[in-house]
Amino acid sequence: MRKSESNRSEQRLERLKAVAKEAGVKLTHQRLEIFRELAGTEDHPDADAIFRAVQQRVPTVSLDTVYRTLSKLHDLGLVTMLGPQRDGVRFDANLDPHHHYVCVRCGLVRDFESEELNGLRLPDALKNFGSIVDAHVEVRGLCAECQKAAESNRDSAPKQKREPREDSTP
Amino acid sequence: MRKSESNRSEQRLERLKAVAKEAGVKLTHQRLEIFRELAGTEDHPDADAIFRAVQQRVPTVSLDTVYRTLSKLHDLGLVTMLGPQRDGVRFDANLDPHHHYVCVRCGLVRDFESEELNGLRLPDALKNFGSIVDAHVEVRGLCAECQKAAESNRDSAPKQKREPREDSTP
DNA sequence: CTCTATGCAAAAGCTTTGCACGCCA
DNA sequence: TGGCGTGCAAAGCTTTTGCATAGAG
Repeated sequence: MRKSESNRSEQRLERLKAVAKEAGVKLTHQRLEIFRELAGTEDHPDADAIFRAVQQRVPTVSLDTVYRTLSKLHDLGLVTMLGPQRDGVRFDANLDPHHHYVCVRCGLVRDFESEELNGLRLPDALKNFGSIVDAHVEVRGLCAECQKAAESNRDSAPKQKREPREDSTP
Repeated sequence: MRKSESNRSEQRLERLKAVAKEAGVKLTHQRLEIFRELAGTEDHPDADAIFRAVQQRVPTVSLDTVYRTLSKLHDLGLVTMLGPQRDGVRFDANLDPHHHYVCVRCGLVRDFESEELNGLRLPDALKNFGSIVDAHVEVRGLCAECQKAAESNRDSAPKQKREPREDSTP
């Protein structure tokens, strides 16, 4: 349960190479190191942490290359970003147990409830990490609106800011 | 399942008042409106969205008051922030199904796996929101290190930036 | 050799902070 | 009235972008 750790990194690197070739994306030294850093850690570093780590091996690397690379890797579907994180931090005044549906395209977040999910049993091993305050399910997908948008604009709006939805009075 | 919507807002407002009084926090017009906005919406707005909404009713409100209020509400345990969001966006190169343990204090994120959780059944109603790409569990708690820190410094470091953990070579 | 990716630097956002005034308790 | 909360403005960060150069394919 421990020895396959480095193998995973290898596999991920192989996959990176395959996907990059497929997409006609160049695999530079920097990109390799940035991805290697991410693929080899158990943490979930942010851009700056990756930057500092990679910098030790590639002193000339720049922070904006890290950003651009991570963005590219994300576009290629090789890395994910944690949380809804469309723009700024999002707030929730709902203190009752509930779960989230998040649109990966526009960042829409919707609550949903489920007795079944509220009561899910967590692995005992979690205790090793620390105490548990709360657990909820995060479902990701393409919201109905974005599905429609994706059908018509096959590519024109892959990333937009947010839909403020000032008025929701149809 | 629909008519209690506005009641919920009411309940939350009541709770706000109770907690605020308990904590000796003043309930200003601005704070009321900011909280009301958050308590009354199904979205999970960010600070700016709340600002724009509140601004329509309280034209003199300022964005920094919104930030300060949200921060205070969070300290009072009346609102939560979505995602790990300690500092910047965090990345993940693990594409296999997995789940996250997040420390609410230091922002540490750890993967864990669970066949049981991988296979959880989601409510059909989710389909109404849109397509489903992936679902995972987010467990929040206090990590072991932060528990220790909290024991000694009963209050000295309620919020720190992150633990870069430059070297993890024990 | 061509065209993408990089580095630098500056800009653009988001969030926080210092200070003097205003307002709730 | 006293002291917390607000508004304003400016600073601090994170993230993005323009441009000339360097390097992968």
